[in-house]
Amino acid sequence: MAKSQNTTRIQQRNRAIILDAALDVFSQNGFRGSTVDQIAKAAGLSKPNLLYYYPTKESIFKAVLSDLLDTWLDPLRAMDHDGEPIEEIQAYVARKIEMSRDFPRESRLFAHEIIQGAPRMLETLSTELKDLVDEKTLVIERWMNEGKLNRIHSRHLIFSIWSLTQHYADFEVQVRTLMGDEDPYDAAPAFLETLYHRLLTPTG
Amino acid sequence: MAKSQNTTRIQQRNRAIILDAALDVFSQNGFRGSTVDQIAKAAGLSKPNLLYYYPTKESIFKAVLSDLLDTWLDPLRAMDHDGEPIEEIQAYVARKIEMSRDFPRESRLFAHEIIQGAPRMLETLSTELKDLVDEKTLVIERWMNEGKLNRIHSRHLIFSIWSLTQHYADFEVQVRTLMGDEDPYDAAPAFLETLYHRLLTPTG
DNA sequence: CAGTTATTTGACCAGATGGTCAAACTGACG
DNA sequence: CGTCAGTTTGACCATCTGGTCAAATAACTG
Repeated sequence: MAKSQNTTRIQQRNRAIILDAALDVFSQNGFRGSTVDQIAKAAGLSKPNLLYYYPTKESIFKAVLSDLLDTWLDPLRAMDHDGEPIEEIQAYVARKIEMSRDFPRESRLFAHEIIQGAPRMLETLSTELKDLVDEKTLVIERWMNEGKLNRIHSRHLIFSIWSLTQHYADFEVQVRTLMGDEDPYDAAPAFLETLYHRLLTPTG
Repeated sequence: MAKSQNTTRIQQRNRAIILDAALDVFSQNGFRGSTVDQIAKAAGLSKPNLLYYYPTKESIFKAVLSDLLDTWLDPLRAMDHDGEPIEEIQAYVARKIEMSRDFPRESRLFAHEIIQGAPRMLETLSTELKDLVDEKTLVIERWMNEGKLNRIHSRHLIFSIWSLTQHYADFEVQVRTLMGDEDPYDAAPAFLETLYHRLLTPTG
């Protein structure tokens, strides 16, 4: 009996299709700029059918967002407090630039949301993200105290990593327009490596 | 006779009020997320009155955009090819972070537009902005050839300045949430100065 | 196959939104 | 004060949009 399982096979398939279509649409147009019809069309479903799976536009958006958040924060979580400081940070930067290249939609969705004041994410920012950043900030500061890293403002360091990497996804049109044929992702990793090498290496 | 001047006093006043109100609204909600009513209310005018000055929502948006562009590009234009390279770039960075602090609405408006693929700005990006960036790129590369700057990818350098500075305006909510009481703009200028000092100083 | 549950859809609705228009009002100028 | 260009507005319209609903269809179970 289908009743016993709370999600059926069809449900699972369609929810996945919907979330992917919604990510497409929302990341391009933002929440208000997107319509339920657009998402339905992108998912290959009728509007009422879409609303059968997610009762409101808002609920689709929230589902996409919470679906993404873990993936998005994974690179920072993976920064190992037992590792070699500069290597750990460089690895984090490298993972972040890969994510911008491979998941630009995700990056843009967050960008949209935060630019507008994060009306649907403030809660998450001030709890989950803040806790994570606080934790990693302490790690970085310990590394600095141990003389393994040049002493700089740890939070601004984290912001710098976010901004430098996500810029390539969020402002992709601009970057590509100004770089012509050259693929931004060809040189970006090396550029960032140089930058953080010079910024983080302790002065002898 | 009023007819001889193509813009009257009232027109000048109201157009200015409208553009400011529109900047407020558009920078918060993006183009599609903003309504003509919102702008009219913010400007203290009735909707038909607003549309008397700018016949469509699109025309208001374009007016705001072109009004802003020059101001926005001024700091880069001011980079003097005859100056001391590191000083010139540091001065550019300093001006940019000041602009993020003092004109966050402008920064967010551009961010909105570009994230969405710059549908109303591509033309400008690929002409006016590209020309300016091409020109300044050449200057930077000359400086590198002269040994005055560490050799790095000049376009990525420019992108880094944009992303690092505009991040504080565009993602202000996030930055403030994660920094608590501390004002981001207290430490940001020094952080950026350190970063670019280390990045740009030629290796002895 | 029959019954039951899950899925899908066309038709529809109420409110929001961009934009129009004729009429009313204002202010500068002779 | 009268005139007339310039300004303002209430009422209105067509379209878009989020969401509903009853009815039809498909899928699964026994």
